[in-house]
Amino acid sequence: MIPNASLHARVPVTIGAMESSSATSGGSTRREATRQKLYEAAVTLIAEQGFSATTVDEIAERAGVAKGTVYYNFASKSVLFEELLRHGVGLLTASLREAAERTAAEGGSKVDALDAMVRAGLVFIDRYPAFTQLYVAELWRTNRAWQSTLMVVRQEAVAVVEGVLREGVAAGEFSEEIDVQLTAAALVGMVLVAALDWKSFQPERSLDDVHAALSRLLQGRVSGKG
Amino acid sequence: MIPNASLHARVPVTIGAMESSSATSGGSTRREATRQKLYEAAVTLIAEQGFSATTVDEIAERAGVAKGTVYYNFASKSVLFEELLRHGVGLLTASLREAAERTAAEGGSKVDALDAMVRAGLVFIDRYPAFTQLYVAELWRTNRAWQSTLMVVRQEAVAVVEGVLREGVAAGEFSEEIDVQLTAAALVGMVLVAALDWKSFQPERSLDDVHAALSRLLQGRVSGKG
DNA sequence: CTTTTTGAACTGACTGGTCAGTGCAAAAAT
DNA sequence: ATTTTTGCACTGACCAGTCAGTTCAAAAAG
Repeated sequence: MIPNASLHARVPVTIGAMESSSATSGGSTRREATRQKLYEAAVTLIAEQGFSATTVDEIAERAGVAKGTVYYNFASKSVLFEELLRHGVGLLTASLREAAERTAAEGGSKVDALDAMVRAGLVFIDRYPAFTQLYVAELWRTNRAWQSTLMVVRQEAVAVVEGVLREGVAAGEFSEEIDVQLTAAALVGMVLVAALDWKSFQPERSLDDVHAALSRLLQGRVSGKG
Repeated sequence: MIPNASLHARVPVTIGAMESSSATSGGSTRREATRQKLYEAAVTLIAEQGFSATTVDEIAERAGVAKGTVYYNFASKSVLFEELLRHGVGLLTASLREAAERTAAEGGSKVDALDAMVRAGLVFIDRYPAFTQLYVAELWRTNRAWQSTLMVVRQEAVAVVEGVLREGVAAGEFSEEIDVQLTAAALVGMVLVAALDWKSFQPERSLDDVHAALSRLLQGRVSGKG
C-alpha cells in the first residue's frame, strides 16, 4: 500500500553509523551507501529486539529500501548480521589499540594506557550504543551460526587489554600474581556494564564524568577518605 | 520422529534448576514440579538461542511434557519467561543480601561485605550459568514486553550493592567522591563478565581461584610487585 | 470426583528467501 | 547528436514453511 511513499524517504541518519572502508575495490558508491543504510537499520532494530525477533522486512523498511535489495546486497539475514558484527568490533579494536599506542608514545605508564583504553571504550559505546548492546546480548550465546565470528573478533579486542596487562607485569608495574586473562575480562566488564548503565539510566551525564568515576575504581582510589 | 524417545528421558538435571519457594500457597506439588521442569527447559534453550528463536514445542519437548501442559501452566510464552526472570533474579538478590548481612554480623568491614557479595555472585553464576547468560542478553534491550519486570528486578539486585557502598561512604571507609550508582554497576559488570568468561573459556578453574583474582582487583592490589 | 496432563489436529498470522521485471545512467552504435 | 544496448542496483508480489496459541476428548493422578 502507498506504493510511492517510501522511495524518497532518505533521511541522513548518523546514529549507529559505521562508515566502512572505501579502500576495498572502488565498488559503486550507490551500493556501498545502501549497505550502510542497511547496517544502520539492522543495528538499532536488532539491539532493541534481538536477531530472531527482527524481520528482514523491518530492516528493509527502516532503511528505506525494498526487501529484495537486502538480498541483493547480502546473502542472508545471518550474513548481514555477521558482517555488521565484524565491522563494529573491528572499529573498537582499532580504537583500543590506538589508545594504548598513543599512551606509550607519550611515555605514559601502563596504568595510563589502561585508563586511556577505558576512555576509548567509553567513547565507542557513547558513539555506538546500539551496537554495543547487540554485541553484549550475543556474546555468550552458544550454538549460533555466527558464534565463531563472534569469538575471533572478541579475542582480538580483549587481546589488546591483555597485552597491556602483560607488559605491565613484565615491567614490574603490575603484580606478577594478577591473572591476566581474567583481569582483562573483568576490566572490559567493568567498562561495558558501567557504560550501558550510563546510557540507559543516566544519559545526561558527561563522558568525562563517567570516565573519572571508572578511573578512580581502576586505580583503587576507592578506599580511604579521598 | 522417534516419537517415544523423549518421554522418559528424565535425567535429574540440576543446571539452571531453581527450586521455587514452596512457601507461597501450598499449591499441589505435582503442578509445581511441572512448572519447575518447564523453567529448567526454558532457561537453557533461551540462553542458547534467545527468546524468539526458542519455540514452545521445543520447551515442552525438552521438559518431557505435552505442549498443552505448557499452556495449562502458563498463560503464554512471554509469561513463562517473565516468571522465570522474576524467580531467578529473586534468588540472586536474596543471596547478595544474605552475604552482606552475614559479613556485617561477623563484624567485617564494607570491603569484606563487597568481597562476600562478589563471591555470592560467582556462586550464583556457577550454579545458574544459563540463567545469567539469558539475563545479560535481555537486560539492556528496549521495547520488549517484559522490560518493566526486568528493570524492577534489576534495581532490587543492584540496590543491595549500592547500599553497601553508601554505608561504606557514611562510615568513612570509602571516599566520599565515589559515584555510588556507577561504581555499583561497574562492580556488577566486573563480576558478571569475568564469570561468564570463566564459564565459557576456562571452566576447569575453581571458584576460589576466580574469586581470588577478582578480590585482588577489587582491593586495588594490582599495581605494585605484590 | 477433581485436578492435571496428554496428544494430536487445526488455525491464522507471519517470515526468510525467491524471482521476473523495472529504472536508469553510461557505453556503444549509428 | 541521436538512438540503441547493456547491465547494475533495486523492486515487491509471491511462495512454502514455521510458529504461537487453541481446542478438546480422553486418560492419568490423587
